[in-house]
Amino acid sequence: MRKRISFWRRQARNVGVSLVFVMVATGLWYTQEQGYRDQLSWMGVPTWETLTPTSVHRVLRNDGFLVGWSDLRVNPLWVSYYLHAVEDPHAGARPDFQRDWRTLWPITTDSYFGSGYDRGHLAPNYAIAAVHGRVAQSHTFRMSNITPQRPDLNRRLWQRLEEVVIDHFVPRFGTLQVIAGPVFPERYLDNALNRVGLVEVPEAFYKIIVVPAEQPLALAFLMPQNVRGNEPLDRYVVSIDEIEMRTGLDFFPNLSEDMAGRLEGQVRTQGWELEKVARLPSRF
DNA sequence: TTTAGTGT
Repeated sequence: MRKRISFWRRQARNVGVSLVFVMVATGLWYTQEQGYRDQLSWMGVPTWETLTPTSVHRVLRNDGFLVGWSDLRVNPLWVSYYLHAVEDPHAGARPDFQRDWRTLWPITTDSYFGSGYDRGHLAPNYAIAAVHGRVAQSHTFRMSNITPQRPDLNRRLWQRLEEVVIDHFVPRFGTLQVIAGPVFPERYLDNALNRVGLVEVPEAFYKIIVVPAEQPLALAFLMPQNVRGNEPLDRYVVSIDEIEMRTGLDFFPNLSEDMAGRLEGQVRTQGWELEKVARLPSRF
């Protein structure tokens, strides 16, 4: 009898030791993961305003950028990255698109074949490559960073915006935080079957650009799928609040109430010299 | 220098 009691005590102690070990390991992992996330986002990673199936997501970490992945939409709901000025910006050759096994869903590199949609980058190839290097560049070609875009948007209007960000805004401000992602129709069921393979087709895309300073500046764009491509960029400027309403996401959650009101509630284009870049011609 | 599909 005595032996049995000591046996169970020993077991209990072993379980206790294991639990402590797991908790410490989890704590260390969590701390490290938070550190990575803080390096790739300003004022906290985007989160959901309310816990709904369409806004819930999990965070995938890449070299140079984070992805908020939705298993319901089978889409990145947001990507977050910093860009800073570099001496001699250049990018290597375009790598091949790659499957990302972390998505679980089988999205292959030819899932978009014959769909009429482009494999549109959210975290852009050129800017990420120029600022964060070759490995980060290859990660932008993971299918978890890709979403269906109409060719005239992807290759023209959206490309012009990406070009203005890296060629004009980054040199002017030094460092930028960028968040970009898709926008879907208000009612999930209206669009649930509108998919390229398994990937739901967005109706529009947003890009939020922040100068992370003591007195931060913010500029946000919302661009629909159906554009010609030569429209002036400033036609699509919106407030961050509007993007939050359309996406159900909460951007910069660590921002003070006061600062959030000023940064997100209104459109302020002063300081960006948009008029100089809004009508630059399309490269493609 | 910056976007891609195509059809294999």
